[in-house]
Amino acid sequence: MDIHAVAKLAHVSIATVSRTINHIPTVNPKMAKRVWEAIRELNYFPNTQARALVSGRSRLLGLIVSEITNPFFPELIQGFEDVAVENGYEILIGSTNYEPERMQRCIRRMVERNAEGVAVMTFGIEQPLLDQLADRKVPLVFVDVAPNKPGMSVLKVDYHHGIRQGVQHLAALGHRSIAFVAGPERLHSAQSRLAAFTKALEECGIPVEEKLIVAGDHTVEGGMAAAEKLMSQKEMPTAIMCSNDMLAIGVLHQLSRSGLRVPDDVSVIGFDDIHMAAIMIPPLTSIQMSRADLALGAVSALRGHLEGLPKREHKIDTRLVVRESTGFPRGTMAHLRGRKASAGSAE
Amino acid sequence: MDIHAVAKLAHVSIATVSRTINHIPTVNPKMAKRVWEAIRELNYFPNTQARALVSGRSRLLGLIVSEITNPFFPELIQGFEDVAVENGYEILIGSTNYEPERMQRCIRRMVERNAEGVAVMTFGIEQPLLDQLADRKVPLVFVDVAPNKPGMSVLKVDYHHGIRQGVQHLAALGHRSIAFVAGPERLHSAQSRLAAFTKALEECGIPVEEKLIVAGDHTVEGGMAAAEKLMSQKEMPTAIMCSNDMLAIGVLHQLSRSGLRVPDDVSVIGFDDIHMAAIMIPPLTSIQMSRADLALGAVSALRGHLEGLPKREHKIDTRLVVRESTGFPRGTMAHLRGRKASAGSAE
DNA sequence: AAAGCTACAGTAAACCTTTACCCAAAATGT
DNA sequence: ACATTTTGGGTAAAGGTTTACTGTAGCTTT
Repeated sequence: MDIHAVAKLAHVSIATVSRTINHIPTVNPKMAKRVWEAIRELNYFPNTQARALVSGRSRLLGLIVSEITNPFFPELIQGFEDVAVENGYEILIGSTNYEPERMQRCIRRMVERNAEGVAVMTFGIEQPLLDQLADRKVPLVFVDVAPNKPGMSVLKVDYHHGIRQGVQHLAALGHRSIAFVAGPERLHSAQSRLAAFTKALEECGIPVEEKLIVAGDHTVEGGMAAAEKLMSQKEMPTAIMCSNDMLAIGVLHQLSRSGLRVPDDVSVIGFDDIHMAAIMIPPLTSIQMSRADLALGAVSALRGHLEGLPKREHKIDTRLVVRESTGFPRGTMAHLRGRKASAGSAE
Repeated sequence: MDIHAVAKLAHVSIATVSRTINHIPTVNPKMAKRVWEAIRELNYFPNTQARALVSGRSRLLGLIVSEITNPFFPELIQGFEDVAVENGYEILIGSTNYEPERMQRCIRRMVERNAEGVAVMTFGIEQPLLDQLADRKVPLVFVDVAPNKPGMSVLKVDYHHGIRQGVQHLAALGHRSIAFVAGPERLHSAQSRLAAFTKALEECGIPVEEKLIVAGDHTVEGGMAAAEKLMSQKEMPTAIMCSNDMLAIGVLHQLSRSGLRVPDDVSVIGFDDIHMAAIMIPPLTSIQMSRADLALGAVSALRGHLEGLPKREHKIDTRLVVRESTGFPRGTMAHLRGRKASAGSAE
């Protein structure tokens, strides 16, 4: 069943049916009504491929993420799906698993399907691969950093604000020895988080100690290894901030295994505030980066390009969410123990 | 740039180019080589919508899940994506959030995009909505239960095997008082899990006690509430099995809050074996249902339909994965205590 | 009342590919 | 050497929609 069937039933031409469907205002309301009735009666759906073919608009948006099993991303996908569907778009999802070769294939898939825009939310991009997308004039949106070319936007995450809140929170509680479990070096976002951390330390007048900055890889296992490393040092820090929540969960895990209590012995802060953070034991204090904002920003940036708007920078905020994994440093203020949830606010 | 450009450069007709791309064996290898070179030189990609339009095959597969933020689903999506892409398909994802109205829209989206098949992995379906898909003759695959119509397959999960292993595991440790936190009544899969549990109890000669079966809703919060309820009963069970891992995590959480240790005071078993299960404190013993199997089964069932094979039932296995949340019942074998690190115990 | 608009429906071309059909040349058979 | 089959490339139609262009009422203007 096609547009001709509808036209026949409504006693109009196919052009009128098409115009009605596309809400073109020059259609006489009477005819439009007839057309809609026919559509409804026949249970007609326009053929998307034909529409896309002739109009050149696929109404498809690509979304490339690092790994779908890191809970940060599904929450992002959810937001992206909602926003995209609301705007009449469908989304194509690709996950790279940090493999350049997979990234390559993802890009190819997006191009083949004629995605009208692609959001690359992998927090780290391989330059050469992008050229393929750029060549095709597909609007792109990145996180943190993007090539300065036309058609490319960037979602600038304000890591510093949230991280400073975290450091201030710890400093207010009395911590002076704060470790940082960093993310992979190749990830731009991880570098930014680390930089924001050292800057925040300085702002709070806490000296940066090299030994308290350990490498991680944004996985639970990495967090466990990092915690192990920190514990083996002469002077164990009283608080640990992590480059993402997965690391923080690993840290929590390893501390618990070693018989250390959180937050009584060590305070822990994560980053991202994934849903899982709230359901850890103890619930994890974390720095929130809104997936909804990210999704909204990405879609609107892409749509902006499609409508010919110039490249835009979208700002994404971060903020501290205090839960139960942070408290006073060990050996101090013991009489206040147990009240830590209400002690020390972000500001 | 289109197929004509390639044809021109390779000095052949567009038909030859098309045949080459589609690997039709009747094209002369010499010409094929010329064509491939031209394709490569021009960096040509076939237009998917045009192909889909004329061939009637969109090479799109739909995947409808309940909620993308429940970690079970992303793992499923990952598997689905891998298998689909491997077979030259792209996937369209829709999440229903358990809202019939969203389900409706998902179905519509799939139909509009001409999905060649749809996997409905929501573990509970609304009959009337399906008719839309059935009417369109779109092959469908479901989990657990499906209407007995042509073009519909079902992935039968063998809940009983894994759950029996779980019950046997607990029984072998000496548990006789085993509670079950069930899932939502409307979910067929939840009902099957409960039924498998009571059957397994009987097989182990343990009487089924009504009071030890409490309702949950497959969320962490539901698990917390259920644990609360169980703890308030006169006789607290020594082990708790849960209809899914989210519930189990909630139970773990609530037990910990109440100062009960797992597994020293209570043993806990989850279901699904999501990735998060292994990183809980303590690591959660769970019953695994392979997402990879599910994904593979779904895609192959769908492909089967497309190739005209009759409706098929695909069996999905479940099996127990023992971690550290299960141990001897409290008050027994005390001499063996201490073999497991008890998380967060502050004597 | 004639001329010129306006408003809006219809016709047909275009989008890019696949594929049925045709046809030429090469290969085979006699 | 001629007839017949095989091989494989070319031509053109088809697929369902959008949209530029055409055409025709019914108005407005003078």
